[in-house]
Amino acid sequence: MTLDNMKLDNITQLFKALSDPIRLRILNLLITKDSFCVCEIVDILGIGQSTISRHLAYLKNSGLVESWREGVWMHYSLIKENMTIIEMENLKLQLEQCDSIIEDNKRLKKGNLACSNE
Amino acid sequence: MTLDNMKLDNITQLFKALSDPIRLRILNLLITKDSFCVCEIVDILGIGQSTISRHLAYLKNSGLVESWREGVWMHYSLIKENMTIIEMENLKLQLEQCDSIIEDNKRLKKGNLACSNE
DNA sequence: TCAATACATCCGTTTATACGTATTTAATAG
DNA sequence: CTATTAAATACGTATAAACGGATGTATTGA
Repeated sequence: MTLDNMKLDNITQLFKALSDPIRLRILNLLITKDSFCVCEIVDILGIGQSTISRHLAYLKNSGLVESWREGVWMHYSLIKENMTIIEMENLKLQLEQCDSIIEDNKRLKKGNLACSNE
Repeated sequence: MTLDNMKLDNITQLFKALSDPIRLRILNLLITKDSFCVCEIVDILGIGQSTISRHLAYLKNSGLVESWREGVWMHYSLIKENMTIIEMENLKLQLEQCDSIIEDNKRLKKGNLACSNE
């Protein structure tokens, strides 16, 4: 990565961050509600904790989300200012048509999560 | 890739297609002018023909561009309807600030290409 | 101080993408 | 038909990302 292309590499990185189905499912959650802790995302997506944690780290390194600690829980939320390249409303609509995301949204509404932070 | 997630995989694939600096430079050209043939892109970007050809095939498989033959030349152009998730105007603005893309646009304006189709 | 919960990270492995060089295929001009 | 130019693809290789399971670190509450 040459210094000249810092900027181009940043844009590239934004798209890389969005080019994974699990990260898109996480994004869908963060579009719907202001913030989530890791264990909530683990429960809703039904995917292993280390996997979710790694994807969240990836999103954070790419500048798409920020996080803060609240007791034992790490909360994650979107940084919308860094996503001006994306038509969020259209993305949301497209995501909502995907089977796995429909399921996620159902589990989100029900809210009977196994983790203590709900 | 399960059938259920066809749609999510398509969205993922769109972003994958955008997550490479060379493909973004190609995209920048196709935003600026209606269509390009392969040899023009090769000349403007100064990158090997096989590399460009492979990236164009990738963009095509991802549904971002279409192509047609005109004599010896293959022309490529954007399929804008498939990019409604992207804020094209903002993407354009961001791309135009990148050093390598500034250079591309200079060579595009000059227009003194080596290939016979200019 | 010790146990429990939440989260991050390491390890080994697998898969996807990238590249350059060389070759193959397609169309045209002579 | 043959040579030439344009473009696609095959091959070998290098790097980046993905995963699950195990381990390490932080915070809280008993």
